Formats: sequence, structure tokens, C-alpha cells
Amino acid sequence: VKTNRLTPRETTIWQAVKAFKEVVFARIESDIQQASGLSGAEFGVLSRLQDLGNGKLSQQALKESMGWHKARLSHQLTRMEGRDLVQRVPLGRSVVVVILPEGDKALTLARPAHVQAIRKHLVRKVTREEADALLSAFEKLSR
Amino acid sequence: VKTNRLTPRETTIWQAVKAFKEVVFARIESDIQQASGLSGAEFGVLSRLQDLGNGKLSQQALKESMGWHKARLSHQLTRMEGRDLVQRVPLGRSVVVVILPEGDKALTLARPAHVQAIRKHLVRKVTREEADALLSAFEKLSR
DNA sequence: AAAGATTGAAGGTTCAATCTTA
DNA sequence: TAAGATTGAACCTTCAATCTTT
Repeated sequence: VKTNRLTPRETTIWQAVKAFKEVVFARIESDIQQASGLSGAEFGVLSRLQDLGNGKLSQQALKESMGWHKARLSHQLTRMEGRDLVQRVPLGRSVVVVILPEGDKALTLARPAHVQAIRKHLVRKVTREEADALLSAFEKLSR
Repeated sequence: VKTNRLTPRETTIWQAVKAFKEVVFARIESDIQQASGLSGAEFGVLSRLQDLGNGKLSQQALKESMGWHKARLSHQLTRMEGRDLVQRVPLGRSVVVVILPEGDKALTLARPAHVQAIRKHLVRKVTREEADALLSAFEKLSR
């Protein structure tokens, strides 16, 4: 059948999905920001620099690990250099990204906040069974 | 206990949630854009103008129905006026927003694409039971 | 003054076009 | 040339500051 409208049930699902997306991420990122001044994107970049490269990583490797497109990372690094969180070091035709002291300091503040926020706003809010159900549903939906 | 790291299970949940958020919305908005040229935000504004006000709504009412802050709507309307999708009409100290022919045309194309996209990328991918589980989990998480 | 709205800056994201260096 | 990266434009979002009209 050719329909132009969602059923009430479909509408409910769609609304719930939208609300979830907006609310949960906003809360988690807000907690990280309060604790460290870092945005979610900044935290992601800095953690990978520290975890995967001990504070130093090629832009190429950083791009892969974030799953980002080159332009996205480039713009992000430009902003982060402006805030003295990282520094770019040209190397041949590529670039190495290095954490600066400011970035390191902020990351130290952000790490525990990140863990606590995910537990508070996500993990602890559902039972183990509900979490399992979410996981299997998300797996099918993201395929 | 004071921990600085998520457990493997927590990490899995967090990754799944992030993947879900990025993938599902990107797919749905991409389908709408292909069919009509409208972004998700534009589609939201135009649908409400049509559904709630028959093509014409006060900016105030539009803001409420979108659940947006004033600046967000103002910037959005500025862009949409630039694309000739809507027009602002000053009225006392407030503003009435009117759909223009371009907006109406695009909306006609977008509506069926929106419905199909939600079914294709969301509703049909999970069983009824899984959808119920998602709904109850989202309800708890968004509170 | 207060309500309704706009503006500018800063951060984020995507695309296409461009630069740079091996 | 081609890989690695940058740039500019357009869109999106938030915050604080600023009109504007009653």
C-alpha cells in the first residue's frame, strides 16, 4: 500500500529514537565539558592520541581510528591547534599530531568524567536484559 | 571503586549507541535529501507549517512545536528564506512564517520519502518485540 | 521594562576544489 | 601523477549580546 503517513506506532518509535539521540548525547557531552572544558570531538581525538600513540600519532592513523573523513579531521585539528590542545608537525608529505600540555591536562580531567557520564546516563539506567536487547537491536539497525 | 576505564561490556554498549546514532539518522536524512533536496531540519519546519497551520504559522508556535530555541529557529529560517522555501511576514512585534511554492513542492516530494525511509531503515529492521524493547529502554533513558 | 526576534562568534560536519610534495 | 592534507562554502547548533516594538 502507498501511504503518506506513519502509523501511530511508527510515529511513537520515531519520536522515541529522536528523543534518545538528542538527550543522551547532550547529557554525556555536557558532563565532559563541565569537568574538562573539552567537547566530545576534542575528547575523542585526545584520547586516541594518548591511547594509541602515547601522545603522538600520524594524522593518517588518527583519521582511521576516528573513522572520519580527511576534511573533518583537518578542520577539527585547526580548531584544536587554536586552543593549544595539539600541535601539527609536518613530516614528509604527511603530518604528525602531538598532544600539548593543555591537551594533556584537559584529558586527565575528562577521562573520569567520561566514564562516570556513560554509566550515569546510559549503563545504569537500564537493566542487564534491557542492555542486551538494545545491543542486539542496534546491531541489526546499524548493519 | 574509582575507575578510569569502561569495562569491555560498557565499551561495547557505548560503541553500539554511537554507531546507531550516526548511521540511522544519516541514512534517513540522505533518502529525504535525495528525493526532495530538503535537509532534515528543513523538512521538520515545512511539515509543521503545513500540518499545524495549513502553510502558515507564527514563529512562536513554530518554535514551540519544534522544541527549539529562538536563535536556532531564527538562523534556520534565514537559511530557508535564502532558498525560497519560506517567507517571514512581520506582524506587530512578532513574525508569521509562510510556506512558499518552492517549499510546498519540495515537501510534496519529501513526505513519502520520509515515511519510506523510516520504515526501511528503522521499523522493518527489527521485530515487533525488539521494537517494544527499544521503546521501553528509550523511555527510561530519555527521562 | 519586557516580549519577540536577530546577530555574531565559535564549534561542528560535509562536499568539492585546491595545494603540496614525494 | 598521486597521496596527504588544506581550504572555502553551505549547512547546523548554541550562547551571549543586541535590537525593536509594545
